[in-house]
Amino acid sequence: MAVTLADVAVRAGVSAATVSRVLNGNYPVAGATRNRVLRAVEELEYVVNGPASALAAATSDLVGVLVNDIADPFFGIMAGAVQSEIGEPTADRGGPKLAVVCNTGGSPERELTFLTHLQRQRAGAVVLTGGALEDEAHRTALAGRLGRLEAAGARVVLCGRPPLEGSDFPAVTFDNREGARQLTAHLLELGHRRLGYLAGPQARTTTRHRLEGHREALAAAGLAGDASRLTVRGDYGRSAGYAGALELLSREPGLTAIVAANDTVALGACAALRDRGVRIPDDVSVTGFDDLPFAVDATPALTTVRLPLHEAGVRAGRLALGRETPPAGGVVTCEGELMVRASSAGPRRG
Amino acid sequence: MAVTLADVAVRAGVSAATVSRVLNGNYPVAGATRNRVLRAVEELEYVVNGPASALAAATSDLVGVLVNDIADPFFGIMAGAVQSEIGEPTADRGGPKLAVVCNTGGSPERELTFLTHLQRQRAGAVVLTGGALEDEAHRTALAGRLGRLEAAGARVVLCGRPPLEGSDFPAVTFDNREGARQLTAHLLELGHRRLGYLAGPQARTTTRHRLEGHREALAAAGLAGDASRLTVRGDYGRSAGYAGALELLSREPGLTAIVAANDTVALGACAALRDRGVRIPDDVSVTGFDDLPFAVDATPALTTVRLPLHEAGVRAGRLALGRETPPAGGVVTCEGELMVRASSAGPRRG
DNA sequence: CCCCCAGTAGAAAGCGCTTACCGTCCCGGG
DNA sequence: CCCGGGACGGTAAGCGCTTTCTACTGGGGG
Repeated sequence: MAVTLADVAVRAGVSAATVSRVLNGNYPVAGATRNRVLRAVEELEYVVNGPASALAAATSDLVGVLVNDIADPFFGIMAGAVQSEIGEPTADRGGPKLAVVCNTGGSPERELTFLTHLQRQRAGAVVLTGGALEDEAHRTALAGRLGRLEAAGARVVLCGRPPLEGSDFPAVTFDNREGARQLTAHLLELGHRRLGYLAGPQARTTTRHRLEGHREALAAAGLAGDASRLTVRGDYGRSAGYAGALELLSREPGLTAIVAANDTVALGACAALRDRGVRIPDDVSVTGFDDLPFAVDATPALTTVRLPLHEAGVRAGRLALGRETPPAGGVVTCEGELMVRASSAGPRRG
Repeated sequence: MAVTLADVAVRAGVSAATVSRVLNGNYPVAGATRNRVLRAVEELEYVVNGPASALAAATSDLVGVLVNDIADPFFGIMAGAVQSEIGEPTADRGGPKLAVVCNTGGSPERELTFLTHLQRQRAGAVVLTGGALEDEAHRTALAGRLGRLEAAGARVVLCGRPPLEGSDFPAVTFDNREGARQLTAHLLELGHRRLGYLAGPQARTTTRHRLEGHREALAAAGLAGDASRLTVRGDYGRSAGYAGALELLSREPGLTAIVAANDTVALGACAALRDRGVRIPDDVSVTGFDDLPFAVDATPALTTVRLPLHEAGVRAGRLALGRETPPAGGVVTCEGELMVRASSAGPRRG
């Protein structure tokens, strides 16, 4: 049925071993022989059987990328960056890799399930993106799975999440805490004193770090008292921002600024404010986080913290392929950059 | 090193064949035996070797999904939908499948290369998303590759693109032409007579169909004459929209509406107009296409055509797995829905 | 002039799994 | 009481490739 190595070998008048060697190029083959083989490959339109080589060589050229939500550009950008990096053939070791993008939907069970699938496929590496769940049971289960993956020869890299306690997988992390601190500090400098916070989902590192940064800035300004009353929790979606903004407004009508967990939430908050006839930033300033492409196109353009998502994805990809060795400690930290735009301004006088 | 089927067999005191049968569940195994095997699997933390089964069974549970740009929610949503659909175990045939998302970046060569990789992995199905390139040479090459894939046992499904001439792969397509026609008709009804069009990249079916729909509406209103003068080409990115809007404005200062190839382009156009001090929709109306999540959050909210991206992805996934048989003709057409929002209004009087 | 080695190519043993093909056992009907 | 057959389980032959080990060749040094 399908063309096999053996067919090519016959056609080229050599042994299967030689064909394999030509194709993998890690053994000397005389020029003339090589050409004959390559011609035969062309003529027969031979395509290597991946599973067979994976079986024989005990490695595959698949790299798993776990994301919470591939429809969200936050993850899409990182996933795309990882893929573009690993898609390039490496000089030393192996050709281009294929990215297997797995959408966990934020579910811990699916995260684990996907890791099993990836181990089953003998993925050469696995990149986990986005914030991690802060749940002891899940952390343990995850560490176990990842440990087994590593034992099976896969590289494990974290991207956009902090290192996993107790393990030492290389990680490319964002300094969410410091970014959030700067953002809130910026608002405080503008003169805001009553700031609401729209937090992300519970028990996520990203949520916690951003919230901590926010409160750190608040505390530095002596405003820690109101913090928890003015914090509303939701998920990272637009409607959470919409509902959360309304809730904040009802808790504290005198609010002059809303700090959202991310850009999407901020957009939802903006929509709620508009619907209430509240002007941005004249009446209330709003800030986001991530600086996704659409943040600059919101009206007013969103003040936010830019995260180097693409760069992080590329580095994670390089680490996953061993093209780059992690620094001592294994953690690459990416700083966010405060982007001050039109959605933040000084509070209304009076 | 790694735990194999044989290890499990020994532990359970049965033969490897029995273990395989328990795991694949397509052969009667007595309850007691089955339990013993399952326990052994648990205890040894056995994980099937995917390549080995793929080799032996001549199929893998990988499904390829080709996208132009995974960072673009247009593709992210479809890819996510495909994955969520194929991730569910099927009753009749096989467990959950893994999606291999391949980012072509719009490059025809990479499209072909990825297809080869997928064939090498013996992917069980391949879903091609997004508009197709209208280039004879590429069409032929693509048809060839896909034909070989199909011959190798893979299902091929097109999602968001028209059927491939000369082949009869099932396709889930969007009625871009009709959507565009309705959109422009809407503007014409509002009284616009000088409409600019920001077209997508050359030689893409999506670009052409949307443009044709636009012109069809124009022609129906007897406005065909100006059409090509008021059409500017670019890619599907924001900056193309920005530059294109400025270009249109200089070509025709009396413009009252700009129809963009998609939402992202529309946002870029809006930004350009704002920077020029042109009010939307008071001075110029702007429309998008796709109704990506951010469209509703633009200010003003974008009038656009909603495409059922998620639904299309799900159906493509079902077709890819053979859970659904394509209708006669093999084409499922999804209609867009005109979403009239704040960015379109009647032209300024005078 | 012979031997040895660098340079190449082939033979063959798996890699871990699936599955066709056979035994074996036990039940019920003749 | 014997035999046929259904229900299970085992045996073994690959699936297509990689890779070790072996074999052969020719040329240069002893």
